[in-house]
Amino acid sequence: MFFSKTFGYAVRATAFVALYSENESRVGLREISEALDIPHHFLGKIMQDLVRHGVLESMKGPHGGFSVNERTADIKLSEILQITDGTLALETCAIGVRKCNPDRPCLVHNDLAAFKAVMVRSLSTRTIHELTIQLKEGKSFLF
Amino acid sequence: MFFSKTFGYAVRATAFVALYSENESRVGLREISEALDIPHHFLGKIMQDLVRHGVLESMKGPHGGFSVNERTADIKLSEILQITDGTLALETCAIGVRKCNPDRPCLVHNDLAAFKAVMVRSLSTRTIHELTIQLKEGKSFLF
DNA sequence: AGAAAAAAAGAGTTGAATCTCTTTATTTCT
DNA sequence: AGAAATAAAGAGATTCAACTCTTTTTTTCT
Ligand code: FES
Ligand code: FES
Repeated sequence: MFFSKTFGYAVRATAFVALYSENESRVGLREISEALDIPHHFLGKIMQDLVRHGVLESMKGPHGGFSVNERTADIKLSEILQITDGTLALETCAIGVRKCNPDRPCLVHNDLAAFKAVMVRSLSTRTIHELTIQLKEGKSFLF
Repeated sequence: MFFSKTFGYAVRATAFVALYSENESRVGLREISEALDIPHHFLGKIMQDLVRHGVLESMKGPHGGFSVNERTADIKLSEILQITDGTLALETCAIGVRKCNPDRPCLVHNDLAAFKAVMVRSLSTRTIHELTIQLKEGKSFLF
């Protein structure tokens, strides 16, 4: 796939926290990892990273856990991808060793080009807020 | 990416042989690997696999190398994918741990669905013959 | 027959992503 | 103050694709 597993884990966990940490309550790592079926130590590292980058807040100790901050709702998928993967894996040609180059399309380039545009746009447009709405309306699912 | 590097190598090498092995002449492993910039020992394994599955023919010894057979021109990209990757990596959800399921779309499912259909169709439709035509017409490139 | 050329086969290395285990630091509650 | 809960940090294990190196087999040519 063009996303790492880490990215999927990060997006789902962030959306999960956004859904369940309203009114000051926090969501524990264990709770997230069990609900979303993600190895919890591994998720721990990812959460640290998200907190470090200001996507979420965390608190240690009893009743500790993860919660949203002012920015969370407006975080775009592309920001999370930047944190987890560094870059979108669609820059290199799907079947080549070189960079994808529209002036020198490979055998599957044209099948990919339109999709790539859709995906880039989607990632840089959709926010956590938008995702939670979809989830609440039952239009998409976290697990 | 959703294709392995091996798949890209296999498709490009097969197309290369189809282009340059006409009228009984064979193409050597070294020649292919140098032209397409593929590690030659690694390509050797891939070629063996293609020969074993009847995609190409090979001959050892001086003037040995790889050549097409009756089937080669009609081989579909999906057949090569089957040999190299076993299956298309679009079956599992792009951000989940589970299988992709249209009845339970994840947060990016809809962005992917249309593309997936295009790609599956393209893979199961396009043949080596078609690729060589595109290459000859300068409409696509191998490297 | 013997040498050389080439693919085939076998076995090992590497690096990155993913996952696991253990220890530490921080916070809360009694 | 001390115990318990919880995230953070460190360090290591596992896995797999990708790659490399060496040896064997087959074929051709002199
Ligand atoms: S994907 Fe191959 S050139 Fe663009
Ligand atoms: S890609 Fe996630 S459910 Fe289809």
